[in-house]
Amino acid sequence: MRNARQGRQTRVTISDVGAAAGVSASTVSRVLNGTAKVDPSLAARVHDAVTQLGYRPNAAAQGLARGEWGTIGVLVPNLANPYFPDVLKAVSSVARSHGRRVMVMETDEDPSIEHDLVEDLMRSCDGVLLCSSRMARADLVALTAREHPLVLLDRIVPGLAAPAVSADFFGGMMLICGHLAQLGHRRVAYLSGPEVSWANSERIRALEAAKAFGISVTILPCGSTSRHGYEAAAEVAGTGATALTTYNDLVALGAVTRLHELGVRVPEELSVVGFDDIALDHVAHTSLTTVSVPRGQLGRQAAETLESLMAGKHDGEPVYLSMELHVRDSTAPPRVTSEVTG
Amino acid sequence: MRNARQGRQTRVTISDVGAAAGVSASTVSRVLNGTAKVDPSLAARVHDAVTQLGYRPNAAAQGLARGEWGTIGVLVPNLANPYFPDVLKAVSSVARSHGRRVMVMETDEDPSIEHDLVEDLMRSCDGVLLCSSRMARADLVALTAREHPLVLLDRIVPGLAAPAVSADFFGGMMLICGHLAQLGHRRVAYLSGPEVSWANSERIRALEAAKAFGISVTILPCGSTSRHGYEAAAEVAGTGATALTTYNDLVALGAVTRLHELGVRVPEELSVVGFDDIALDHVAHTSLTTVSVPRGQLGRQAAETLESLMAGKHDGEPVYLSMELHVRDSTAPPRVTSEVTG
DNA sequence: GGCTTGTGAGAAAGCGTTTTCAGATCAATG
DNA sequence: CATTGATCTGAAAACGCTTTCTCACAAGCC
Repeated sequence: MRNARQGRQTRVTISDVGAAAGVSASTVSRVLNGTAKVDPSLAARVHDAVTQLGYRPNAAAQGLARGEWGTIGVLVPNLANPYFPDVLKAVSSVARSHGRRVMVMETDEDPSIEHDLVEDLMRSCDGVLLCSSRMARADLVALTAREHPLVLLDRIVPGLAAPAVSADFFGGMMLICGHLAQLGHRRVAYLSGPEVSWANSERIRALEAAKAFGISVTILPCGSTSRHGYEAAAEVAGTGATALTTYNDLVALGAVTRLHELGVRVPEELSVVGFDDIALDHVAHTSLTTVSVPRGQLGRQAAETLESLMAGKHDGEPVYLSMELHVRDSTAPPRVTSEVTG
Repeated sequence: MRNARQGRQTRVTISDVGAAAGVSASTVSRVLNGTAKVDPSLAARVHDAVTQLGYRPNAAAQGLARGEWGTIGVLVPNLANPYFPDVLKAVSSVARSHGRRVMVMETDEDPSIEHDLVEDLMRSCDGVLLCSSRMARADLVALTAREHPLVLLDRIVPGLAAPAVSADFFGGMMLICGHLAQLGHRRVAYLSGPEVSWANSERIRALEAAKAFGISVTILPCGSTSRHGYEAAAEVAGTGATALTTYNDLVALGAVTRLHELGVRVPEELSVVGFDDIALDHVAHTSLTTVSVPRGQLGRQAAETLESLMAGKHDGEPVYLSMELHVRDSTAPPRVTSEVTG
């Protein structure tokens, strides 16, 4: 068994094209890649032969000969989160403009397979973009030691060789806390995201820094989906909080739905704040107060960084994209118990 | 410029490993692939050398030598639609169990680039899974003529060489119509999906067949996102319809939101039906009456079909997976004008 | 008109694997 | 003890392309 092609008619190769056009394989290659000047009449014959035979260059052979794959790999934790499609679209567009394809893989929020997937990606891509990695720092260090172009998105690890582009989650949560403090909230609950998430720890760091605003925080374990939010929302009542902050919009919306069912009015009795400003336009009735980062720009910048890294330039410092606060209908001043409201 | 690796230290190859272990490259290959028996002590030396040098086989070289890539490609119209992640997870899992990676690309609902992307995928994958293709029939025929393993998901084209697995959209819409007819609805509006979508035309075909139930239909152009639904919902009033059917749940939810804003009560004044049963659990307050297909099974079956196709077996007939009706809170009997309701 | 340049095309050498093929070692058998 | 056979290992060919190298030919210069 020569190879896996089970007896079908044999594939058409570049020499077949050459033979059909009466030229050498080298010439065909030159015509197809425009890499050197060839006689126009020969070129025409080559093109004819190509269309006639339906020739398509073998990607593996090209990759091997050229030493590059023409592909970048992107690893995301969860495709079901609307956050990533926006980033991916931007990444794709940058990659395409550089003549590269994009290969997407997801870890399904399972950090244990993340390392393997990155290695897989490295073996078959010119560069990889690692989004919201949940990997342990040590693994990440080992990976970056491989000298393979790698850019982190939404995860900053100090002292790492790889460049990183991230939303400024800390700043984003600070904006939220400032907003809540201004409204008069003092006790705040937080529905926490995945434990291993750096983005989550940044949010928590900001919540703790918000003590400076006179805010005290209760952290409730939760997760990253609307289901998690729905399930955890009942716990909030026991904390005495007048405002609820969340890991992301999905969680917030899930919580709002549950609160609605429990008869807790938002924002009159409890303010709820999201995170990310995910485009669930017109799906949820409640328009969430939240913070956003331009996801397109995030993806674009990460992709550009990766491209320049592959081109040999190593830009150093991590880039933080600042977030923006959107005050909408889910936040209001707390109801003061000793006073009649509304 | 030998290749694109710009002067970094040269990559470690299988011969390097062989040299370090004091064996030939062939032996290293045999050890790593378990393709033949080798002396245990040699094998141990090889493994040591591999870990020491951090050797990772070059995917392109393997692909070339083996004649296969160990990869399947999946093309979807839009990653932002929650329908696909579910399918993708199932596909990934099947692929992984066959030792293959999954490469995902999206067309962004742009049929004009779909053909190119499929060709790209064919050049670097052992097989491709084409989801909800918007391609013209002729292009599809040309593509399947390439003798490259290809499976269609959610698109059936009679007389095509490629196997297909699809949800039974016709049957799904028939279920919806039956439900509405039973409730007493006679005039129904439909917010139509993308024009080029086969899935959409199947729904319309069913709506027309539903005349047998005494139902008359007004078709309104719309689209596939919640934004589209939101924008088109205002048109429904003019049609005199007592029930609204939609291309998918996203559209339905967008419409519900708009109707809510317009003061139209759902389902009292207008019944609304979704399609797909997308897991926006706990995000939307309205729980939609809708139809569903087991998306995991859909993805799994398509992936299995693709695998067996790659293994040389060609199973013929298109497979339809039947849909299931979920009656929830967004449908009710029509309000009879000549009668006091509630 | 002989010589140097310049130009375009074919031959051939890789790229890093896998796999066939052939050779070497060793055990078993007559 | 020599021969066969079975194992294991290394050498080398092949995978399909790109890119150097080399050469033939034409044009330009004194």
